[in-house]
Amino acid sequence: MQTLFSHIRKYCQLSDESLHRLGSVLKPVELEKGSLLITEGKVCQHVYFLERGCLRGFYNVDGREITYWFAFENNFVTSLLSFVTRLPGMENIQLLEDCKLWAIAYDDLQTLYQTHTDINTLGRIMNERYYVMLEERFVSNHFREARDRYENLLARAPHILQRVPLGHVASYLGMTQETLSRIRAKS
Amino acid sequence: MQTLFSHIRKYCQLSDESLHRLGSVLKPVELEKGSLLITEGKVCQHVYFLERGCLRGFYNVDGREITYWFAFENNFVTSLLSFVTRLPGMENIQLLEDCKLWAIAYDDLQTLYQTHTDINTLGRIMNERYYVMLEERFVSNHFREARDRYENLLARAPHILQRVPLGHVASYLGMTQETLSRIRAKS
DNA sequence: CCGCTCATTTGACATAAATCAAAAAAGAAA
DNA sequence: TTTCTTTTTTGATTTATGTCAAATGAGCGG
Repeated sequence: MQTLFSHIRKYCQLSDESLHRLGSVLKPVELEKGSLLITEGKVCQHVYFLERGCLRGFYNVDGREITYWFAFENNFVTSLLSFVTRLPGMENIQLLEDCKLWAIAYDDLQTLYQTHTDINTLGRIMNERYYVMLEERFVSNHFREARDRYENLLARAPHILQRVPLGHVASYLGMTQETLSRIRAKS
Repeated sequence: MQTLFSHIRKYCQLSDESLHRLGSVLKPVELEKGSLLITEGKVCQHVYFLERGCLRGFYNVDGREITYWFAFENNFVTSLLSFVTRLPGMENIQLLEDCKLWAIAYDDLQTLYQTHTDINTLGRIMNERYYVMLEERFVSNHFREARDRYENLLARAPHILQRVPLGHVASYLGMTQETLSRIRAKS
């Protein structure tokens, strides 16, 4: 839990009281590689903090899995769309390694938002950051050529290539596994 | 300004005091079709509320303009990435029609966030909504075939096709203008 | 070390969509 | 209306990437 607290501290200052309250509603979660943390068709009830491990978010579009997101240590994870709208989501989140997480339930978080201004601010800042990250991804996806998208990834997030099977990376980059393999061969 | 206030009311309840303070820092902006509201390379200093007109956000990627966003009446508009990070952005926002907007400056907004809890909450909720919209766009962009992306747009946001030149729509859908034209011909 | 499974690479071929170029249509201005 | 500009469509051709299929390689348990 200290990992989480020191991660939060990077973005904004919470009072001891707020940290304590936050700590009291967090539940530890340990799951093993391959299991699904969040599945489509359900209303997402938690935000998770990923302390150890990595995972991917994917959609089923057009009959195939589209990986569109990876998370590693020290990231908040949720199906934000479903969590925010309280509607069933289309998103799945799957563990790519054994993971250690902390969970906070929707209702608990809303209560904290109302009772602790600094936690409300934390929520806003985290949302801003997540928007920014998604937008960066969105833009780099518009590189015309597959090779450019790969090289952009290599420059911006090489750690993904070191920890994630290439099939998922290819999907993430919007190309087939074969295309990614050929691009890498010619580098 | 009443248009803005009643838009806000849809998402959360602000106190009269908060609305009044907000009103006192809003500046009216009127610009004509074609002008640039936000240009790349600068730190974005405002969030705008679009009361009348429409506009597009675009990046220069790979030597060409990529339109990745449209806004119409009753939307907040900014280069969120730059606004949030305080770094020069890559984004341009251009008016597609003559527009009437209201502007709020970064410093004013931060002050309001600190002094008025309900405005902080409004900020968080707006961020959540913007994340969700971007994610929906992101996912629909992953439809494999150009025709599927077009039909998804037709189903979800047909008003875009009625107000925006097809060249921009094609870019938005990740295809050339010629391809979009051919798809439409065969519908 | 062997055999199993899963991940990755390689090859041959098909095709959706890009490119280049020009015509047609639609709007705006005179 | 006529002219000028911008937007949209159509045609011919090229190309990057997808598809299908098979081979190779890596990791793991027995």
